[in-house]
Amino acid sequence: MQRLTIRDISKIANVSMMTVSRVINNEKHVKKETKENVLSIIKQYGYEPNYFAQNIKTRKSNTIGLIIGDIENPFYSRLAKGVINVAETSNYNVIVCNSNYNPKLGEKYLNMLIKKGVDGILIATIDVSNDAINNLNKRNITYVLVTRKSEEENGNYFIADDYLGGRMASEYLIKLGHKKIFFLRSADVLGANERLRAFKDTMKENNIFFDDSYISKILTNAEDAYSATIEFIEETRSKEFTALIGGNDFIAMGAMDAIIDKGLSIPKDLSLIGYDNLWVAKILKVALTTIRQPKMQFGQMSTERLLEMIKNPELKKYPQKIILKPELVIRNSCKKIN
Amino acid sequence: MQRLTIRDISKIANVSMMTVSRVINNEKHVKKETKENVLSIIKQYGYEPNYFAQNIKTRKSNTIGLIIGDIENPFYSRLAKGVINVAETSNYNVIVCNSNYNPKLGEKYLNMLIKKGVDGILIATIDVSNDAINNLNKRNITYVLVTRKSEEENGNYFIADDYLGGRMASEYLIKLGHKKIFFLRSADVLGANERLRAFKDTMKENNIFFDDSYISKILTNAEDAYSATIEFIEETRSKEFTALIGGNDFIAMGAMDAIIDKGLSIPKDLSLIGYDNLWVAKILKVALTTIRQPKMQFGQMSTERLLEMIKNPELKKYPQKIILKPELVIRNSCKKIN
DNA sequence: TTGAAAGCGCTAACAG
DNA sequence: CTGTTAGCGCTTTCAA
Repeated sequence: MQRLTIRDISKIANVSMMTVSRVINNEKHVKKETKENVLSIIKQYGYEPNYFAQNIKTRKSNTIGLIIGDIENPFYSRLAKGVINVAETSNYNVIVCNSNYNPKLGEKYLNMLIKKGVDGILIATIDVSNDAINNLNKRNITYVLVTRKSEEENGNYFIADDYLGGRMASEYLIKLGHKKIFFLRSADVLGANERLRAFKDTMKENNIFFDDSYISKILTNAEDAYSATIEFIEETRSKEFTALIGGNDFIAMGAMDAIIDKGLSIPKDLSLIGYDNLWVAKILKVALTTIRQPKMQFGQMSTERLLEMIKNPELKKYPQKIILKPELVIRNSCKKIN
Repeated sequence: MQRLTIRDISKIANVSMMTVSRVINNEKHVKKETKENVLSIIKQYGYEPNYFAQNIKTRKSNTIGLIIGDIENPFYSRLAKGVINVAETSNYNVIVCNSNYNPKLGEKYLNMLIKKGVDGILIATIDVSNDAINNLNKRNITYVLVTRKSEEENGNYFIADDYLGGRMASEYLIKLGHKKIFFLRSADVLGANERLRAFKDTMKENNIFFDDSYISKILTNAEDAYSATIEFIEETRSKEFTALIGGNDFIAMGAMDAIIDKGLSIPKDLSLIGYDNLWVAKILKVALTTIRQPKMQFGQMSTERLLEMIKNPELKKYPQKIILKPELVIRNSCKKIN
């Protein structure tokens, strides 16, 4: 019960292997009847060309790899959707790798992808070291970074302007009259630090006093943020502060739950702003004002670029370093004071 | 600047190709020093074996395909996470395909996966016809269905008992004293009809009157459900009914927003129950009572089964048809009446 | 422990 | 339009 080969089909059809090959690859220069006959035999016998033998020379897999932190995080799942959809229109498939925020796993996946001979790799997590990325350059492997930068001169990346986003959030609150603003720090991607830096700069520029006590410790997830906010309220600091900035929407979600559970109300007692604009932001207990990140675009643009580079390796000489703009999305979680 | 081949390495190392091959594949019967020498040369020259040439005989890709409806839907992203994680522990990669609820795309993906020679396929959407699945059997392609059934005698599938889940939801409301219950019908997977059937049966068994006017038209998504519920309220039917069943959590989310936007309150004016227990259910404006589906388990168990079948094709003779149990998750969206 | 030879299934290149 | 020949890069087989 051996699998059929092109040789078997050629014998059955009484033509050469080449003719069958031409039919398979839909090349011209095959007489119509010959083609039809071969096709019918292929169908009848359920012959399927050996993908590996086909590609032994070209090394083309028509597959790309995507490394993300967690497919269940709406940020990544939206980005992944953009990747998968664009890839599909070019008849590419996507191997999705979940680092689970674990650098060891991130690099294991990177190596798996390289071994599998994918045509290109999209890296959307920091769980792949800069060394590993340098190595990609040395080995001339096509890749694009999304949501993170590289120090490599000739690396391509797509990031958002997190500093600007951080300013937008801070300025918005200040414009609403807030002066005592607490920053719930996220352990996010690189962007996290930029958002914090923007907060500090904006406060300074507006001559509003702040110090380290205005900034939380690093919060990993919504649960973390929940407990931190509970503490914040129990220490009666909520009477002192009028607004909270969440380093990302998950942090803000945790904070929101804590605030409400403690019997306070948003935005009456406390204003709250997030970052990312996950789709859930608008269905929370209080529709969350937040900073939009172009998640779908991240996926689409980086994939388009990757596919271009695969098609034309010359493009590697002209790396694109794209910085997308964030956007303030005003909902109901912040109020004007005084 | 041609890529290095095993032949190049063998020349550099002054050994035969076979020795290099043995080293690559970590076989024994290679002298320690020889092995180390070859390994160092491989590293130095950055040689990577041609994946396609390696597998031309075995046809083993160590890759599986997963076809889902929409990676952005938390139901599927949790399932996908289970798949990806289990696959990883067996050093398998996962090609994730998004049918976007489009049967044409679903079948296109199926064909792409077959062409790529993946070792197995997981189908978690109805956007792949039964014919296409029959064909999989004929061609002896390893696959497992998740979240959907097949008519095939020897097909493997993992589904949940949606009829039971439907009963759980209905009985819970009835136990709380509700008699006028409106069913918001989802256009979901096959399960949708089972949930509705269970609703009808439960009503009948409890001698509670109902007719078709107790059942909405088919609702595709949260927006759909939102408008339907707005209409429902504007027709003042909300005064007549005391509870709503959402065919899934998205439907319930749309309904919840509509109810609140119309100035009514949950569960005071109207009780609401969902289905799926997406992670967002607990952070909605009112924490949603719902029926839990074992999403992660779906992904994990089906992948484990698929990998077993790949390892041991004999198992195809003993198809597993597994039905997982749903679970009632009580939160704050339903109240006792009378 | 190592190597030579003979393919794996397919396609490029060159006839005809 | 069709076929022959000679590999692609690697592994299996057998021999040393």
